[in-house]
Amino acid sequence: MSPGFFNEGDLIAVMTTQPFASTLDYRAPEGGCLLGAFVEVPLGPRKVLGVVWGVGVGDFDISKIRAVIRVLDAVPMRDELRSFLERAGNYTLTPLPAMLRLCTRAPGLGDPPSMRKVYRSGLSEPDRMTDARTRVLEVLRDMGGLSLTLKELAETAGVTPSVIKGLVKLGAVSEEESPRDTAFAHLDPDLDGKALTGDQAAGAEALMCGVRSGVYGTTLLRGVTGSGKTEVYLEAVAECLRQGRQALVLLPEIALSAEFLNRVEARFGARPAEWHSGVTVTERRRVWKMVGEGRAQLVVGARSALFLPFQHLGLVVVDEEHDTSYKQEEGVLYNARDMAVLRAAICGARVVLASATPSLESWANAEAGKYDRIELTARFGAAVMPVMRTIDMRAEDLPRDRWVSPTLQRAVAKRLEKGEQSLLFLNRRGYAPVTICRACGHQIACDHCDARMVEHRFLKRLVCHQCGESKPVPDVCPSCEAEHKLAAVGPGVERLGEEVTALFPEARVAVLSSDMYGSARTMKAEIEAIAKGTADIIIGTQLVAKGHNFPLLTLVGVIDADLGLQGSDLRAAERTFQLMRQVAGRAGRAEKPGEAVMQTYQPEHPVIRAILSGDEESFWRSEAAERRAAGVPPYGRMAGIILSSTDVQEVFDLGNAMARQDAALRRIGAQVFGPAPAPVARVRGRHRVRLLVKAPKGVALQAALAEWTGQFRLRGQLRLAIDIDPQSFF
DNA sequence: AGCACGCCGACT
DNA sequence: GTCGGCGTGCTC
Repeated sequence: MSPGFFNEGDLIAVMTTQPFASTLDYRAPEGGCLLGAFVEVPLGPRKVLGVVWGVGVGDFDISKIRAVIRVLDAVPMRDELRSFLERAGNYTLTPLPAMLRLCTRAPGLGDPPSMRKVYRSGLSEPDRMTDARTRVLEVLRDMGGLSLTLKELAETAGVTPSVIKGLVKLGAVSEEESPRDTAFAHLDPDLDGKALTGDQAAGAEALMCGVRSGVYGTTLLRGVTGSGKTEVYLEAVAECLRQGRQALVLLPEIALSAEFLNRVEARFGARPAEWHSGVTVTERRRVWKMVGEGRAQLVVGARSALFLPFQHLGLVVVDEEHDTSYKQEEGVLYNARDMAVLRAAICGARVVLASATPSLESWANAEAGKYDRIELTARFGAAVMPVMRTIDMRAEDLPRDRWVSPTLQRAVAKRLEKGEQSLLFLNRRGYAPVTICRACGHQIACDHCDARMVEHRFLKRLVCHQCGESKPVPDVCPSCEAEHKLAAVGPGVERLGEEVTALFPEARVAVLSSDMYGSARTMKAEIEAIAKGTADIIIGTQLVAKGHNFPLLTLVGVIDADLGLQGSDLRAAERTFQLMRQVAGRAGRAEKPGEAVMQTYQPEHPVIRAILSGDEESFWRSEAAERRAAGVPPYGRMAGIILSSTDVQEVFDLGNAMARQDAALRRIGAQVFGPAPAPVARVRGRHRVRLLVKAPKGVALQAALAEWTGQFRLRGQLRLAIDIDPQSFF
């Protein structure tokens, strides 16, 4: 046990945000410091940020140990956050400094509070009154002692700043310095919520009961869109606030909208703290500080909000818990959904995992009794699933390089006659996925990784979807130098757009793909316009599956339902099932039932049949059985490893080295599987290889990896683990 | 992560 | 000669 306080000169261990494997020893500064304190320490010629982690280790030349420069003006990190970082870092094979960096993403966090000038009523009366002066004094009187900034006061009173400055000079208005970072407005849990019906009320009561218990527990809250799951979990948030604890609602970045914040405001009477990539640096610092001081009751944020320094966290809601954007796949790799469970378990908080289509991991944990389960039934007026059917492509008469079958063509024509919208879904960006030389068979691959390059005719370039590299389309084959022999093979949305325009020359065709817009804002505007009816036929990638509603849409045609089922990805079936159900769900509403058709060459495939029937429970059950048999998540531990190295040659040599090392892994009971060394991606100048490593239960994965990596002789570093499921926390 | 140091090839 | 690219080692 570390003492809670260190006296001046004590040897202490400090975790810095610099990439050292462990803590560094320092001397406590003048005036001492608390365990967990944020400090500035000298490191070589620099000053770096750190956290007092415990008693000094004493493994470093004592004469070289320096003293802490200063203790920063921030609430010390609580034990539970430090232990969360340690366990999360352990779990994801992430060095602790990198974990610590996730917690210190607020710039200027140690600065003394930034000040600004505010104005309130002064003591004396002005000698001469004017209309403008009266208005200013009235506004200040109405504020009842609260102060305003110059800009706010001038705007509310309808005067220019000079009027206020004049009043300050006369002493009728006082000017004071006040901290810029202010507490968040009080949220009232007892403001009238929406009336909850039957199973909503029961669900809310169960969640509230859990919050009242004050001990850790996770609940899977399942309810389709329109079943009122937001209202239900907001009641759990209300109960958490009543208990005087803080709550966190995590949302996928895309769902963090003004609309959601308005709903929160309607329920609690004020806006919560917001935390996501779009928040300004000053607001970020305010949120970080206020959360740490317990002066923000509720945070609504993206995955990184999980690393805020909560004082007494009582509830974490992970909305749309199945969403893959909870996976952080750059830098530190983690799944925020799993980390939410871990953090809550450590600090005795509740977790609500909300989704209409839960992930298999969460479903399995609920089945196993590790999570409680609440089901909400659909309310009247909710979107209904359209009529679903398949088109057996083996029976369709389709020329080469055409992808819209006659049957699908007729269905689209019918909508066009009625003036209704159709969506043709193809999850492939660009013009054609493969460019091949008809003379020698060479396929154009990326120079930086060995993925094939995708032609984007819109951009007039070949683009690597693996690493983002692009180059102009060559005139001659790079391999045999034959002219006019390069051919586009296979469909992409751009090419499908050409085909559809030729089939329906009178229709307005819009292609929706993430690479076709300069910014997220122009894309959003375009989607909105299309949803309102500026297109008759929409051709889209998975961009259209999420978020946006298309009320005029009555037909969804899936061009290639088999696309996601190829390959060795263990989540292929799960993802295809969810994607297809989501895409199909875009068609029609209760008052105007829609239709979804899927073109497939394998209508008997179990996943295709499951999508058709929509029987999620039995699909999950069979999927779970298969995963259990294969020993992969959620029933086995698995880690992905990223190896980074400095040049391509080395990466390929490394691939061979891995094959040799496979035997070493097998000896300790683990094995490499999944996509062998390729694909190699180039990330920030370094080349990376990703593979999957599986270790049987009972083998400490980290130890296995350490032994494995210990046998490597390479210059690059080795890191990471992800895709392990949360059941291994307990 | 930064930064210094030192090695090497390429060039005024 | 010397400039600059990069690989390596160091920081409590």
